[in-house]
Amino acid sequence: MTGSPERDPEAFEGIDGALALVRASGHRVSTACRVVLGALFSAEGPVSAQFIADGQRGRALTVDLTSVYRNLERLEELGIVRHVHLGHGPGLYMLVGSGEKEFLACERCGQVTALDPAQLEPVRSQIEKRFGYRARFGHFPIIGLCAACAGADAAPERDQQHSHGDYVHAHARGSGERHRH
Amino acid sequence: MTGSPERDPEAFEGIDGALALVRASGHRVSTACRVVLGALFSAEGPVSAQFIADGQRGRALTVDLTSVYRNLERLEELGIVRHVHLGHGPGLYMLVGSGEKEFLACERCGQVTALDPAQLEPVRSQIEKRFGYRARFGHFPIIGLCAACAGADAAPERDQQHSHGDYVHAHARGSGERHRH
DNA sequence: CGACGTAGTGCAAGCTCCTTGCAATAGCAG
DNA sequence: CTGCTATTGCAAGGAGCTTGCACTACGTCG
Repeated sequence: MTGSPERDPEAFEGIDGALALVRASGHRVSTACRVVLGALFSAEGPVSAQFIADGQRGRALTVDLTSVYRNLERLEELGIVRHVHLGHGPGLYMLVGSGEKEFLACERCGQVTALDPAQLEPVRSQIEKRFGYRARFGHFPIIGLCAACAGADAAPERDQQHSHGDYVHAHARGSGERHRH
Repeated sequence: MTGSPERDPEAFEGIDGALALVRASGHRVSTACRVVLGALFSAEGPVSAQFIADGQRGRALTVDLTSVYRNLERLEELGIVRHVHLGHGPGLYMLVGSGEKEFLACERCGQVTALDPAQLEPVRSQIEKRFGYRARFGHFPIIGLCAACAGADAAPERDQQHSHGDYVHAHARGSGERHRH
């Protein structure tokens, strides 16, 4: 999954590659742009614009939220970045990196699982055959309970085991459960 | 689907039954409450709180948005009302009426299709078997393209045919596409 | 049937997520 | 290094929803 040999038009190698792509598209490489990409490259999963703007951990470099959004929008147009909407809460941004992804999200613990669209094709075709809808889970994921939360529906928490997704992580920074329902 | 014989605890008959249920729960039946329920009963599909507050077509009775939300919240606690989140845009409220429902929504035309959870069980169990997630589509629906929009992806619009859902309707009042994506 | 206590209302303000307007700044071409 | 202008940061605005608070009107009880 990491470093597949074929190169698609949008492919890029590391942060410098992404920056080169930005410049090649006729855009300037500003500090904000670098910070946004840096945050995305060092993130372990989807992150919110706010999280990027705040400047995580070490780096004191904070960028205005507005600029973060504007950069994310541009990077998305360039095919470098994409975002998902997990239930409530802010949109979460990530690098396109190794191609399209679709998502499963736990409405209880916030865990996000990224899947290759091909893995969801059986589900998609079943839906299409039965209901005529061509489902897409890349922007609005499948919402439900992860194995751990479904199992521990009444029981106390157990160590969660997961093995299907490309990456899985609980509580994407900047997400977390709201009081709404 | 309409008027199934078995009576579950939350069942109610028409608007008066719902009002009786409200009163029986120790709540007062206010004008706002009546207006909200009236709007939901006369709606042809999920509607936004704003739509209810504005007072549709004839009835000049407008209720403050705040009260609409408070009533919807209470009615939801009582099991009379439920809501879905279609992509972007406001939450859409509807009567629980004939039991639980799950939804498919078209991200292009805004069409919403309500399904009995049983109809989606094959899809759900396939997802659970493969990925360990117990999916729920009652609050966050399956998003995709309806048959009409998927077919007319490049072609001009055709008359849309649909037959699987309980109700299907384009553009739930108060929804509609935003500029965001 | 009329008074009274309080649930519920409307208004204003606030909060979150995000967008827009605009003057000042800083990429980068020349 | 100069200059053009894409980008930035700040302030303000907007959608969707919640909270605080004084006033209103349900519905009970005398």
